Amino acid sequence: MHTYAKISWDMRRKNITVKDIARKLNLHHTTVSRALRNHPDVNSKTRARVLKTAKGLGYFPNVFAANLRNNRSSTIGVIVPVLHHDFFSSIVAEITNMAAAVGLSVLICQSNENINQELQNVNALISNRVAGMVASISQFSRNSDHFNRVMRLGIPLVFFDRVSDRTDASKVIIDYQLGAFDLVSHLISIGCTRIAHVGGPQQVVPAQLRFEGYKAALLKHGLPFREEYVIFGDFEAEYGLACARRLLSLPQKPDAIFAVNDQVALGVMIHLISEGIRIPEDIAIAGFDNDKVAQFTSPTLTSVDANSRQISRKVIDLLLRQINSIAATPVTEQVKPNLIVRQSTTRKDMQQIFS
Amino acid sequence: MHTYAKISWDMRRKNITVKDIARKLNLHHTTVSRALRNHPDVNSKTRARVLKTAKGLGYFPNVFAANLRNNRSSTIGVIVPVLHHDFFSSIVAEITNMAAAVGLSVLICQSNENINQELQNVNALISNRVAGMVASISQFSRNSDHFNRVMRLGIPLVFFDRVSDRTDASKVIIDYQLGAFDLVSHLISIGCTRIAHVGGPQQVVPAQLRFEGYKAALLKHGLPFREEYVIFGDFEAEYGLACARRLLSLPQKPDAIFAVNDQVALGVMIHLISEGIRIPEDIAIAGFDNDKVAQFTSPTLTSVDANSRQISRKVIDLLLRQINSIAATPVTEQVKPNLIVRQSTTRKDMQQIFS
DNA sequence: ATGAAAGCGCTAACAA
DNA sequence: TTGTTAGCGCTTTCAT
Repeated sequence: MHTYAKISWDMRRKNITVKDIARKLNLHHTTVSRALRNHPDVNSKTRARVLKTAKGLGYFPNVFAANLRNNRSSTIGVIVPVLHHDFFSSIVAEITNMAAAVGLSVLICQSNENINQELQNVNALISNRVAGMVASISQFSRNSDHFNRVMRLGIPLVFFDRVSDRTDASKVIIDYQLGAFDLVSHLISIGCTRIAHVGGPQQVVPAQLRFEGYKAALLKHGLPFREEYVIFGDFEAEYGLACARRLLSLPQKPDAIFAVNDQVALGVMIHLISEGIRIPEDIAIAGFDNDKVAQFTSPTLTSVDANSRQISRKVIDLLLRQINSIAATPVTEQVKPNLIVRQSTTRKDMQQIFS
Repeated sequence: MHTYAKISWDMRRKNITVKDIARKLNLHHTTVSRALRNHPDVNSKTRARVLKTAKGLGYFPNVFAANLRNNRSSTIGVIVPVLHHDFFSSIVAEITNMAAAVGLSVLICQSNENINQELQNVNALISNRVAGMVASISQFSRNSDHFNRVMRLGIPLVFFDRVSDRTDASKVIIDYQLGAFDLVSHLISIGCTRIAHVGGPQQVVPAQLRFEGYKAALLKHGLPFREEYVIFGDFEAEYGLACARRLLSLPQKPDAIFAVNDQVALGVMIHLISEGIRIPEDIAIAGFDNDKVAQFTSPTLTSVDANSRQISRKVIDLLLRQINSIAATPVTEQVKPNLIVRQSTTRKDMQQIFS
């Protein structure tokens, strides 16, 4: 029903304990324990002696004993689909730092987009008695039953980005629609009127939201929505290349292309450049996700940053509030992404400075 | 001397224990414990009943109690300078997967290139009684005294890439020199004879090793080493741009440029393209690190992959051997990087297929 | 095959 | 201010 570690470490050396310190100082080990934890009821001179000998003996508190005794833990668990991905690695990095700042350790798990592994991760974290969990679910985990027991055990849980549809957990989501809206509004503001959208898979929510934001911006600014300017597909560069070709074959070419992400935008750019089309003079290009590549393309690529710092901040805040029982009711917070304007969408009247 | 968690989780619910299961089945809790761990001395019928009730009650073993009792743990700790970095995030990702496969959990720590934080990480991991540690030290940690206590406690320790100079710990290092040698040999094999090197900071070992490999390859193939073809600086794209300018101003321009990493190579490429120089027809370009961008540049960029999978594999193997006391003496293993040939160094006679 | 006893290291409650 | 007692949940003896 649950996995036991097949491998473990038999400690070679007897560890120093509070009793060792106590013996050395002719004190009772409880006094030592109190001294170590800055309990007020302890003579400052005694405390000093305890701290000194503890250091001298190379004492390290045994968290297992403390956690067992206190029935608590100072570890949180984080589950992500993959770690080797710009977005997730920066979120995990930030969460780890923020957790460390308040004395929490972080157990990291990857589902590898596999719902079964996600279940295993959940079980492992429960067995590790984590103080709380943070999760971004795998692409195919519409069903989130494996988190039921987390809730049932009362373990604080916060989803982010790829959230489950359950209503009993807190969530931090990214307002992709707003991001797309801002981006397309920006394209309009620099004078584009025929804005095409190279969208992602139609059934994927973040892709849908970007499309919604695109439509909303057109509507808001009185531009017509044109079927022929919208293509749905995937998240890869090759696909962007193919779409660019298709868009260029239209009788009335677009004057801007908004790609569902930076990889696709890159594909689009490569095709346009190979066709001798100037960016942004002939066609402006914008991506999404603010991938590291966006700063290194030529021209540099306008994109939308998901604001991972703010996401991490909100995730940790929500989690800590739950851990400290400040908040019991689940809340959903939205993070507003940031538009990052770069050369690929420079205003017509500013273009000379980049030439 | 060490930090105590300021924040923790008071478990709301009484957890199900072996005693709860025992009570329900009129058994002794030790029998239940045995059944749960597939101890041979237990009636298979009894075991079945135990397993069933355990599942029914939603039992999860308390690892704190087990670990305290057994004086062992099934968690390993990983310390990296930063997580938000292609190389480290892929290593951590792979280590996490490999660890999970053998039932080990992973505690992740970042030093943020700060030696003080590195010390804190070490202490936190010791307090968490990790079964072993994996570390890539911060750029400025030439001194590795903070790992002394890890060794003294007999905690298995494996360094990788950024290794400490201590002789009592196992290490997995990357043969950067060989990687550079292979790369430059490749450049020579496609007909380049005037190969420039845009190097990294002169005091950084991996940069030195690449330079050594560069020189060795020239020597091996009877090409002259020319001072004016070598520049030392940093790891950023801007620097590559500046160096490219400088190299182009030489009376005899190079016909190939080997950059210390892909970011720098990117800077070089951007400058060359802006000058109308064709890659690789006029000048071939090669980077190092096999950054994700290398696949998306135009032309795609030849690079050297550090082989993170193999590094992770070796790190985990070494660690597990130590954890299982198979190996006591520290060993140092070298990983051979892989040359990834792409369009930026295509042979003269093959170039047409990419046009 | 099962039960009883003991203890891992720590800390809260109570006593002195 | 310090010491005593007890127990967190588990597993390893040893006894039945």
